[in-house]
Amino acid sequence: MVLNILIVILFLRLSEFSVTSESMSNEDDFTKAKDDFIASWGALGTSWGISRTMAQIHALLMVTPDPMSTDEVMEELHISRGNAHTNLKDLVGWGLIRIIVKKGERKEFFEAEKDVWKTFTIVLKERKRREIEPAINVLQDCSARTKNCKTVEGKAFNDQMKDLEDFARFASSMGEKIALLSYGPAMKIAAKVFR
Amino acid sequence: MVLNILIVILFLRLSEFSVTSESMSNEDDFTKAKDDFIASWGALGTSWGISRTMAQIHALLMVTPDPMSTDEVMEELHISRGNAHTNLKDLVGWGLIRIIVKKGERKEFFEAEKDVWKTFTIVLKERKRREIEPAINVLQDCSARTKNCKTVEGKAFNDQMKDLEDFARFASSMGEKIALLSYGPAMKIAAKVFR
DNA sequence: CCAAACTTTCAGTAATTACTGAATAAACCA
DNA sequence: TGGTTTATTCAGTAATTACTGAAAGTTTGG
Repeated sequence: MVLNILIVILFLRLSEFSVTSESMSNEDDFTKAKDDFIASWGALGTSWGISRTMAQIHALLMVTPDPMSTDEVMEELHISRGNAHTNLKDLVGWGLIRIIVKKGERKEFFEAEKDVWKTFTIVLKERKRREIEPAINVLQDCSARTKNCKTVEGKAFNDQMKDLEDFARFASSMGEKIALLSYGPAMKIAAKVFR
Repeated sequence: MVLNILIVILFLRLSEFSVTSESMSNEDDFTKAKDDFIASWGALGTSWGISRTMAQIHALLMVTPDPMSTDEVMEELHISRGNAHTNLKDLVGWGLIRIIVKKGERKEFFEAEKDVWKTFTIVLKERKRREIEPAINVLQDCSARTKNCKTVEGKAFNDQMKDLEDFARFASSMGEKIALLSYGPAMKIAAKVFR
């Protein structure tokens, strides 16, 4: 009995150092890497202006092959039902995850878009809608209201508004065009232009 | 006397409706538009993940031809010295504004980069450095640590990490290349590609 | 129509982030 | 050097944002 325990302890110690020799270690690498990815993605999220939890849920779903229920997300990330619910629905609103209904199951499941290019184009479109378009409205308004200004200051302001508006419109249209491309063509263009 | 007052009142009323007839109205349009721009830019800023005050200061300096001192910024935006100081220095750190020293004056003045394309390339470079590069590090690490995983889940995770890393590197290098262009060439490329 | 399963909302609270104002430090000048 | 101007820091506080947990709402199957 004591010998068995010793063997188990030895086995556990060894497994900390062996990377390729047996299955438990691989499993463990995966689980740890997954948890690290979720944690790091959450931290990064805050620097992109999205909440930690939302980024974590997105990360979790991106690396989970099967759709997950709200309860599974809650359990995995140790968050409340309300929090999980709100953020899942926000992610659906962004189009980054979708609702899956399984037959025979009453609850909703969620799965992330896993294709990286598709995810990118979704973010592009949403940011255009949420960030660039409101800016264009502001700039257009400020430009229009100072069109007839005669003072040097007024003219300079009007010019600056017009420059900003032009650029915002350009960025908006570029975003739109890029989002229409699929991965292959996009790479071709990039390769051609920046060869 | 009463007649004078009546005339003044009439004049003031009229001036609310006349847009091009006299100088005070233009001046006023400009001041109001400027204040609206600063307020709106501040509000937009929060949706881009930067603080309201920082966006407001940037907006103010973008539309002010002459360099401003900390005190002028404080007064214009009704903010404290500490707040103004910290945000001005952060903007300098981003490279979006620069410090100007006037001869004979001991205090520092600040002026914004007003060229829209230059501002854009600065933001591109900084976001690459602050947002994409840390992400690449995380992805690279997670990918390396699961290289030898044998399970289906582990392999799927590893693939996803690699895809994300590849894309992040691609985005990083595109950002770099775009930031190297100046406005003219950038427009030419855009026109050629998306004609 | 009821009860169970599940979803949504939201008031209260926690955590985070931003700001103030005053003290301290640094730079400069006579 | 001491006095003056300007810059910086930071403890305390305010404002904002995120989260919880429970109650209310909805849908579905019997």
